[in-house]
Amino acid sequence: MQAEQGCTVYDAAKQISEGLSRAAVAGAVNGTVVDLTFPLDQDCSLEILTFEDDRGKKAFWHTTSHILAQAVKHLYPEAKLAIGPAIDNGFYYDFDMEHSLTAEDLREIEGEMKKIVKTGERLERFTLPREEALELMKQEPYKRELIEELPEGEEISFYKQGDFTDLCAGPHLFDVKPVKAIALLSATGAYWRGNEKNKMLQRVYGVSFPKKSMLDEHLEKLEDAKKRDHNKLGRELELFTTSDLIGQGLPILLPKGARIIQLLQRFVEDEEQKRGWQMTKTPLMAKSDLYKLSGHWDHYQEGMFVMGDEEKDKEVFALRPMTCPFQYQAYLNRARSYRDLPLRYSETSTLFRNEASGEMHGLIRVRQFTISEGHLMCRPDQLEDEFKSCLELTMFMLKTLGLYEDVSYRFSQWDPNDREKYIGTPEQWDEAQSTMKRILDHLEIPYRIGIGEAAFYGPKLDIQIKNVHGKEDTLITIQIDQMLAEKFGMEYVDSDGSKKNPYIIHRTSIGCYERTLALLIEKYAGAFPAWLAPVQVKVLPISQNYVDYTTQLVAKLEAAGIRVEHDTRNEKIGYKIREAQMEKVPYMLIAGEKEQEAGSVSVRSRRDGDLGGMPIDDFIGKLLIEVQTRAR
RNA sequence: GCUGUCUUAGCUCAGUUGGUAGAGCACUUCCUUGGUAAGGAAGAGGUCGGCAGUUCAAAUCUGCUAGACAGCUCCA
Repeated sequence: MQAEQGCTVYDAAKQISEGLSRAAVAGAVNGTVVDLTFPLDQDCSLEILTFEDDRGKKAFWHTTSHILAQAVKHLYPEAKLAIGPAIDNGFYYDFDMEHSLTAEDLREIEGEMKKIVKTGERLERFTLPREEALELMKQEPYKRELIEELPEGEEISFYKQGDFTDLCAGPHLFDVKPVKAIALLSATGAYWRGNEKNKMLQRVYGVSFPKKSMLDEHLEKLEDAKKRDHNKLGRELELFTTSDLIGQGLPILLPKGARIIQLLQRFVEDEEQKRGWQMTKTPLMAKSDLYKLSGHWDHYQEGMFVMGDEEKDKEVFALRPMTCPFQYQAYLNRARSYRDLPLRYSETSTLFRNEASGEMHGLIRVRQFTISEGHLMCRPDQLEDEFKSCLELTMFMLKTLGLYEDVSYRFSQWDPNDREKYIGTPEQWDEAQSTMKRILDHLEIPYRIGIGEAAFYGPKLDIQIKNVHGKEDTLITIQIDQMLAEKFGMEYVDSDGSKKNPYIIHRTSIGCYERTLALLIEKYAGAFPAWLAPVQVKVLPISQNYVDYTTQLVAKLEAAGIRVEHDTRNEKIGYKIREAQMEKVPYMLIAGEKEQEAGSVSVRSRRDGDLGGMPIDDFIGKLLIEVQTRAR
């Protein structure tokens, strides 16, 4: 737009419309988000951001975090300020203070925040030279640390609202008035700068909106999310349970949960075999010697369950945390030719990882889990095609499960500044990562980069998924490894007679069954598609008089391989239907006098409602097609 | 592992300043013999997560311990 003397982003918004200027929370000048007071003194591209825009939301929430800090300072003047950014679904602020905040304290702070909003204070930005900035923040050790680390020549900016001033790069709202609805959600611990060696601060999470109705809607969504939570729903539906005697992170899969995993596993194993994967079955444990060779002993020991003491015992064993070195022994069974490659080994492998006690969560983070694992040994010229085929297999799995739309991609790289964590040389890492980058770019995978997220032996493509609470986890991973083949002496004889190390792709096709089940529970809110449902059909007689007839129906259904439950309880039909609905069964078959006479059943579909009466064979045919096509 | 909250019947939860436990649903039995979200009656079920301590007396107070939840750190 054309610049005018003294014109700000706010003025520009006002020129467009009065309404827009009222809704405006920030601007974006040449793509950089700025305050509404930002002067437009050059020709530039300008966007007016409202709360509807994600960048506008961030400015809105960031300002709310300042209001939070101001309120905390009013109530707890001794609190030291750390940082307070906007996040994807709200904001937080970290404080260092003796008193640990309770739920009642949060309500009190909310009240103070509302008072601050009422003052309608403006946010004023100013900058200071380093020395003066340090002087201004002399009571705030964390802010001083941040200032001291700002590079020479960087502008040190502050935002002031009433009696509160914070070191901050901005941008912010014009004033605090638009923050009409605030909810502080929780107070928890968080390490200063995310480092567990640093002091633990108190983090207050919250969210805010320009309208009360928007906040109510948001809070309702959070409540709904809780209802879908696999950890609650999975227990209610009797898919799994846990036992204090067995221990943390060791879920017990009950018959219905085990059935779903069995169905997934058969599907995966069959599909992998169709695609040229050969199944191995390797031991669940090995001597420490194996892990010393693989590097796990040095780089992953705290994540392993080790049995025995190296000081005292002749042999020390450890439960396997991954299958790689075991399947390598299968490769090493005999000399390999370049003609043997690619060699694709799959395994439904149970793994054991000694997760820290605070990490366990339902079926998502556990200490023992079973993964659809595989290792693929290939020549350099085969690497890209094989990587692609691994990716295609996972895509097929995700699409079949209905999770394809919900994932994002992370290219997990090493951290060159943390050499302790990784094996290999910078040259090897550069080569592995540039190979992977070339493949990902060629396949047009829309990835983001995760520094320091690589495995200790190589880079990964992680397929990430968010659970119902918005927390992200890795569902699937495909990794390129150039290091371990050399360590294990894995070779093939090339066409020219020379010996070479193969590339190894580590991959999973559907992830680990427990975690995948957890995400499916949340995806479908427990109402699984018919092909996965532990109970596909519930047969309900109208009264005891028709139990004989429904028993015949059940026999027919079972003969067709359908998973069926027969409710013969002496209860009202309405009651039985309610039970079946709560169990989220795909089909209910209801039978009484009229059905018995016609040799039919009344079919009620969870998805399509009342389908009326039909002959039992017609229903069986319909359901079998639905199962075969894995319809959702 | 760290910070905080929590643990009472199968489930969801009450239980007032310490005086050895209650509700609803589920469960069992009986009555009701029925058509799309709760028919009626009776009964059974708990060393209040575990172990110590304080006290005449602990579900309640203190310590330790095991789990659960949220977040941090870590990770499939």
